Amino acid sequence: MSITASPVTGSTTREAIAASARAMFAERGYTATSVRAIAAAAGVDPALVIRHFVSKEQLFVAVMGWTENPGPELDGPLETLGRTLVAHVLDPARDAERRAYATMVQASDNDAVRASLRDAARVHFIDRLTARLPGADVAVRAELIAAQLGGLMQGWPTIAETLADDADRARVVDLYGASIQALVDAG
Amino acid sequence: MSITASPVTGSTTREAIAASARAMFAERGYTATSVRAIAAAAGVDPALVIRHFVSKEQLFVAVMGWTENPGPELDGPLETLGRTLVAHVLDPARDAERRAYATMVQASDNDAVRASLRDAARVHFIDRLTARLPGADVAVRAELIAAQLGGLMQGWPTIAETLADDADRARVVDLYGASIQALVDAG
DNA sequence: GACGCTTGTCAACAGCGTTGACACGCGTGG
DNA sequence: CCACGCGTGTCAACGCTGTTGACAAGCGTC
Repeated sequence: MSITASPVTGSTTREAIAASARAMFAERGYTATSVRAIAAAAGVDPALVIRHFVSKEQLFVAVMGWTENPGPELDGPLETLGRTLVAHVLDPARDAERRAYATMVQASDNDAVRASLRDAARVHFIDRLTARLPGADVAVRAELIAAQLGGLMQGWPTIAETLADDADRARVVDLYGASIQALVDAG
Repeated sequence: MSITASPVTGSTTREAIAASARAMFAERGYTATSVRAIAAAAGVDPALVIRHFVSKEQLFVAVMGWTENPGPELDGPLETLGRTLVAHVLDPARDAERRAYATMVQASDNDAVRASLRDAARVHFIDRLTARLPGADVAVRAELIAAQLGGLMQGWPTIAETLADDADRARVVDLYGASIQALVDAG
């Protein structure tokens, strides 16, 4: 009997490397995480990391890239879409995803990372939202909504500092949600 | 006779270093710009760069940090503030500043850079906007508006790609301006 | 004239991402 | 059965990075 039914492709060590990489990138960011540190955490030679994934940057996009499930929040009723999206993004359970996004934006210093980030945003969010929006200029409006949500994810740690309690968080959902809703309804 | 009447503090070489650094950081980003390259462009020893500014990261914040003038756009009439802010941010003449902001956000991988960015945003924008907003929750609303503008600056290069002409750009100013205006009026 | 301070030079450090040459184990074709 | 090739892993080294310490030169001050 085989201990691990290996997935489509992938040795155990490859997954070990991916796991340490994911953890360290998320915690310390791209530049502060060294290939050697990832290798050490996975109990592996640094060269092996490069052999499996081709470069540090490709390892990063492979490991941080948009794992997200279909994202049902895009399918809610149009009249409350703004609010729904903001609530989704600020959901405390989604802390890790927000941090991953911020990490990717920061690493978008790097061309390959930036391209991957943009593609993922398009495929998983902007294109689908474009299809749902009513009225005119749907592509532009979808892009603008994405920019607003990006700004919120990026700025959230700072914003959260100025909030006193959960009521304030709810207030943010109302305010920002209404603002985005203006773009949903603008067609 | 002295060729250069030196400002408050600063040798000529220090300014030469700052100038090359500013240019190279703006063009290639933080990580892709090496201290040695800055030194070479300024015709100077790499060690001298570190001697003048204490580290690469301090050189970066010294040189990229918010040079902006008072910013009269914050003093316009409240009823059209959203539109004014967006038009200001998207002004083609402000291309360099937008890129500088994006570069700083990307470099905010680095703790010192992130702190400097946040402080600058507070002092130059958020605090002043807070003072101008009417109604309730002014601090939070100012922070949210800052997040929206940040998202716009960050996403603009991508958004611009999907625009056909200047009329589309004007449409963006209308749409995004109205969305921000919703936050201005939400008090 | 000796002191100290700034300004600049040079070689070296440890760490980085990445590469090339080499060793092992294992399934397959001659 | 054995040789081959291939995936996996190891090791030392490359050129680059930011930063440091020891040292020299110029210059105003006591």
